[in-house]
Amino acid sequence: MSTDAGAYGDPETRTRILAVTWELVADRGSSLKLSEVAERAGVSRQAVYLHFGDRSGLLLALVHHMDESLDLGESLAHVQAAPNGAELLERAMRLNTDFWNAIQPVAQVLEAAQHDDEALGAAWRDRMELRQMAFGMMIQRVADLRQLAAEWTVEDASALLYAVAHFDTWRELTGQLDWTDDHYVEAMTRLLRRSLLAA
Amino acid sequence: MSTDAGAYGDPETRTRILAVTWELVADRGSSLKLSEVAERAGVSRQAVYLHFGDRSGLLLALVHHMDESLDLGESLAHVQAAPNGAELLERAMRLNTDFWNAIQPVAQVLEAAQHDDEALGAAWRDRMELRQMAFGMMIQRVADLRQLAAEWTVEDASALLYAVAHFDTWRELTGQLDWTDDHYVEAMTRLLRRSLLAA
DNA sequence: TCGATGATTTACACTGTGTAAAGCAAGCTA
DNA sequence: TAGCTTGCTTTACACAGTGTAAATCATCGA
Repeated sequence: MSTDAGAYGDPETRTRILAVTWELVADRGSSLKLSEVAERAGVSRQAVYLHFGDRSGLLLALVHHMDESLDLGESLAHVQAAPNGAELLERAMRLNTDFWNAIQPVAQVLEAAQHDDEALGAAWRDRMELRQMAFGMMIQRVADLRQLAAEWTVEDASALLYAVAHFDTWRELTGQLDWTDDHYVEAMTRLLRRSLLAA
Repeated sequence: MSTDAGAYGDPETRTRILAVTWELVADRGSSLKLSEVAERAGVSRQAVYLHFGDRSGLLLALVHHMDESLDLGESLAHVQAAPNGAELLERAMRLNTDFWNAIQPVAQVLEAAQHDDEALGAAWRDRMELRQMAFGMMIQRVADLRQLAAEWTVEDASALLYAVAHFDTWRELTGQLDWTDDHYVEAMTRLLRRSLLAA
């Protein structure tokens, strides 16, 4: 960590640096060099340091930047508005695959840096806790609809849903095994529906 | 990559370096320094380079070293010998949690390095393919027992089982949410049993 | 015209990786 | 016992990438 976000400099320059960083993270991964960022953004390397303090400050700002452009509220509401458990689970998995698709490169870098960089680790865990809460609310909704199978507590079902929808699982299926988004949604929904919902 | 494994030097020294590397990976993660490895092993930094070529050669050797000490054949046979699908899934999840427990620190480092380091990435993917095959054989066994639910193909069920049993999911549940191994085995087994097995 | 701001240029310190070369101790072999 | 090989040490250095510092410059508003 270092300078507080947004404190210094021309907002446009700042945004431009972040945009370039996003691009570079997307294809170079965590091995991006600050000199490269600066070059592609058309500023000096030192400008980057002035804006973001250090490497991890830059990545951190990128995470915040993405948060804003994502705006999950609406999508979550749509999931919660599902008329029944099965539909809710399907919408949840659809949102999940869209989410991971959107942030994939950053997720990769953050998962990797999580244990080496305290600030980045905290930022990542923070967002994951939001995810947990979101999935918790979904399961609560299923329970309210009286469709959660008797075998499950809300806590266990929430945690499991959260964990099973996590990045690795999604990446192995869609990235490594070449499943399409639809295939992912369909299979995951089937898995969860049979398990979590009352017959 | 660099020198071929096992080509150079005193095997005892080699083993000692690997043992120390394992320790360091376990508590420093991927931020281990070769100088630290050398110091703790009681050899010069250059000895490490002579034995393993470079950083990624050392990590690679560590992976091979662990393979030997793990010997999964017997455990896999025990899973396959389960009398029915439910028991098989439980044994699979038990083995899974034991496996991740055993290699957790290395898994962390390799998952992180996977996309930055070609050699390490290949080594990791190689092992993950073995996992895939193992889970594939398990599902095939369930199918042979006529206990795979009609909704599932062997391929889809295998892939999903593999993906759902992956590292992230396990780590989130046991590491972040503080589930015990037993809790993990129980909940995952319940999830999979209800989904994959015929009623 | 003054002064603040945003950024540039240049320079340098530091860390960690990787390479190169000379030397040294022990053991085998002729 | 001389000579060679092997395994390692010591020293030295090149290089990349991060991070810091200071002087300078251009622009813009008061």
